[in-house]
Amino acid sequence: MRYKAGLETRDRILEATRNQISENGLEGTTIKTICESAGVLPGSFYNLFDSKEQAILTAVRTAIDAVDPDPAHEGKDTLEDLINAYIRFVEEQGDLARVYIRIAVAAGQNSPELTGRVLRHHQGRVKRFTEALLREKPELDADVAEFRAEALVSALNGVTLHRSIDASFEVSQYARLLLGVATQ
Amino acid sequence: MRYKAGLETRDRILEATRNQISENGLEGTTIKTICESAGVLPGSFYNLFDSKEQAILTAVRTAIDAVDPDPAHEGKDTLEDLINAYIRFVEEQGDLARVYIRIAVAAGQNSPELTGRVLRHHQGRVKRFTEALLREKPELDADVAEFRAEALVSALNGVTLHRSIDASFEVSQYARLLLGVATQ
DNA sequence: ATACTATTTGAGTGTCCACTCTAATTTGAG
DNA sequence: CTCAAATTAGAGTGGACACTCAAATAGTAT
Repeated sequence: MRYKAGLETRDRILEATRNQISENGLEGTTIKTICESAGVLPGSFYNLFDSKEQAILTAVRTAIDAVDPDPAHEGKDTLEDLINAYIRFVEEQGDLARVYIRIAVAAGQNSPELTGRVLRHHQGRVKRFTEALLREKPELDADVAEFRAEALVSALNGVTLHRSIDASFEVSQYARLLLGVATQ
Repeated sequence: MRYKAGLETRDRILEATRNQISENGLEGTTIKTICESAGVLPGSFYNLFDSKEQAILTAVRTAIDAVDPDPAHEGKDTLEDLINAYIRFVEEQGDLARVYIRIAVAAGQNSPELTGRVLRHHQGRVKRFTEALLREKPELDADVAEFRAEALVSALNGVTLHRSIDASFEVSQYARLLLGVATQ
């Protein structure tokens, strides 16, 4: 893959893959529908990707990374900033949030590769929440802070999970209430 | 279906279906694997069930109902009772809890029937949590109590979700911390 | 312009899926 | 014991799936 055309096609396929997953779920996403959505034939798909799984893994990396707020602020953001970034992500990119939850659940048993990726990302988020919490409440034990951050991140995932079932669920109010889990 | 043999086969198929879902997920569950696990051939399966979906729906009802504590206590349990019942369920029936989360996520887009069932069950749980909370804190506005109960139930699902990815996750500590969401 | 690759085409392959059908066997009511 | 109905056996069907391949086309360095 060295020509511009190939790179563009690759991007279109990845975008189509993300759309398909968020519209039809992992199991409803087939090479055929991806290719149709990308305006490409299977031969092109397999010229650019080794397998369906590889394409999905690549496409999903975007979704997972998008859960994070701007990494430029790392080390400076408050808990409130992090929560707000999370809310904004879930509300503005509802479909990607759904992909994230779906992948997380499916990963649990299907793919060690995906499980690892999801868990590593989860730990990164917990770390960031922990540090923000410690900045706000320096008197906390590091262990306690991490424990609370972990509870908060998991609880937020629960809210997102519910929103992926019931689109009318108002994430922001619940997320802000959950903030109290960490700050007491 | 009027003979004893048929009823026994039916039970074996439902148990096999539950096992398959919790081991391989919804998408990894096929008629073939269900039948092998139940020691039955496809002909028998389709003599007792109209479709794969019907069998799954029936099998899953058990998983969903098992999330609830003893209905006999309804109207008397405290929030703590409800949380404890939840923890016990997740820890003792980890595979069924996983089925519940998997179904909830998959339901979001695949099956309106399943979505409806999951949401109805969710509302029932929220109601029960709300009433327990109001019994403990009668001064709360009914709306506020329901709001907090909803946040708590969603947060608990998030903890269960995480446990379905990482089996070493200690549900009980986190669940108890989350109790504070409702009681402040 | 040439020549060499990257890319795209699109028909084709084998496999696995949910589900069906007919015939054989088992059950239990009368 | 009889016999109709319930159950089981197990090969079979059509369709959808991920993936392949040889040939045609398009891109670019020289």
